[in-house]
Amino acid sequence: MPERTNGRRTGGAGKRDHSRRVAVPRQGAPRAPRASPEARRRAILDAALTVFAERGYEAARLDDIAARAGIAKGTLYLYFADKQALFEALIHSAVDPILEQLSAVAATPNLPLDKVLASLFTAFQQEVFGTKRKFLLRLMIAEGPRFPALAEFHYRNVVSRIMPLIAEAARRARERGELATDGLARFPQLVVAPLLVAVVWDALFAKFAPLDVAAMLEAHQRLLTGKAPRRRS
Amino acid sequence: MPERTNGRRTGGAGKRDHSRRVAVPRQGAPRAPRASPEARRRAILDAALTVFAERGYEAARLDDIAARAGIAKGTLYLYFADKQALFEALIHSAVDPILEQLSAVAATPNLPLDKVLASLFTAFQQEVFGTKRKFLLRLMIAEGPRFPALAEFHYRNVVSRIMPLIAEAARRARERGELATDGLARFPQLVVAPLLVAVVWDALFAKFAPLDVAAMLEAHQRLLTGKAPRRRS
DNA sequence: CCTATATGACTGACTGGTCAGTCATGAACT
DNA sequence: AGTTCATGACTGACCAGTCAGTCATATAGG
Repeated sequence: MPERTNGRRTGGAGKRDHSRRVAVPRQGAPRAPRASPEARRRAILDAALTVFAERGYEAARLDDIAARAGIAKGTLYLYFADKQALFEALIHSAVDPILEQLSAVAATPNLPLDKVLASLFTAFQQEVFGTKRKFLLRLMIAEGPRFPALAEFHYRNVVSRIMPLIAEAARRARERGELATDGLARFPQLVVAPLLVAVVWDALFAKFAPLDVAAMLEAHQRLLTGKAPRRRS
Repeated sequence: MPERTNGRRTGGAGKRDHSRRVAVPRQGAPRAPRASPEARRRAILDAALTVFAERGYEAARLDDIAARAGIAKGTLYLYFADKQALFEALIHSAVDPILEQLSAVAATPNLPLDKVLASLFTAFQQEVFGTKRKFLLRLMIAEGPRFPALAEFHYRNVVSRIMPLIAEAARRARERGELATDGLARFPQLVVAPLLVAVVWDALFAKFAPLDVAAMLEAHQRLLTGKAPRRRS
């Protein structure tokens, strides 16, 4: 599924002649303390998240990621085939854990619209906006077009599951007369739009005008359903 | 008629180059036809838009931009100081023409909310989504955090002008009892959110599920105001 | 009118630096 | 001892930015 779409940087090209390399005696290399492969993998992904988030894909330096993870650059390649594989693994590591919950929600039939919205917005705040996943969402927006495989993954696993859920709840709400129009049923994008705005605003304009995301989503829900959302505790 | 400079080719007879910088004889360089500086500048910005849009800032190659503009790389530097200056000029070239219109609208007081929304959405479709500016908006989202100067420019000149306009119209509409909540007055971001979604969706998911932006914005307006927007012709 | 000289816009080979990816070597385990 | 893991110096490709050289055009001189 990786489907190297970015390409262009063929990497260090073909074979090199390392036989003539001068054998420089190393000094006692300070070794990283043993860590389980799992832990080390997580450490790498963690470092990668930070670096990719603040530099973007192209400008991110594998040297920085390695340094941040407390390992040598070569070690990266024991865990990930190349930069793109690392990037894709990073996205997956953030999205995969959510997919189960998503399936669970999707399997629950006939949820009323306000319940769907409430859980969607709450989950967004707790699982995305309140975490470093927020940066990954922006990375996805920024780099998605150049990683069609990731865009497709995102569409198939996240978007194409959430949208029908919202649309269906909206359709039933409309049938019960709770909604004045079929706009939400036809364009569930209108429901999630403020989530995008939250992430983008936070990244670009927060320092000029901070945005109270919780309050905005509350107002959004009230606008959509006409009802006051259940306030949290 | 090339008018050859006489066979002093590098590969020719005896190549004796004493100077460090070898004076390589050029073959009849196909010059770009003279063009007005204005026109050439536009050609460069045009090429830059294409390349930046499809590669992102870091991955964009000035060689590509030059080739696309039909000029040599060196010529780029006669018009722009460096890559970043070119990028910033590109953003400005797209935003500046709109600022006047924006001022004009902002100067018109007491516009009713539905008028504001209608002109906002129409302008967006005609001036942004329907043009190459759409790519620049996404570029701004993608690269903004790494170009604080651009983010600030965008905030001061675009965002901080549009938002109060919407908020004010929403406030008055609420006073007239046309709105059930003060959500829009407090969070004008909710009004523009679908615009962002349109751009992002189009860039990432259009090939999986095309989005009818005009219809979505119409539905959005109806949701916000409760009234059917005036349909175009 | 025509030719000579001057101008500077334009060119593209080149440089210096950067960075993804490699692998000989060493350290730590079994 | 052998095996596995980790290292970081190294390599080659790549690219932003430079600048010596070129030539179309403009102007001066004959």
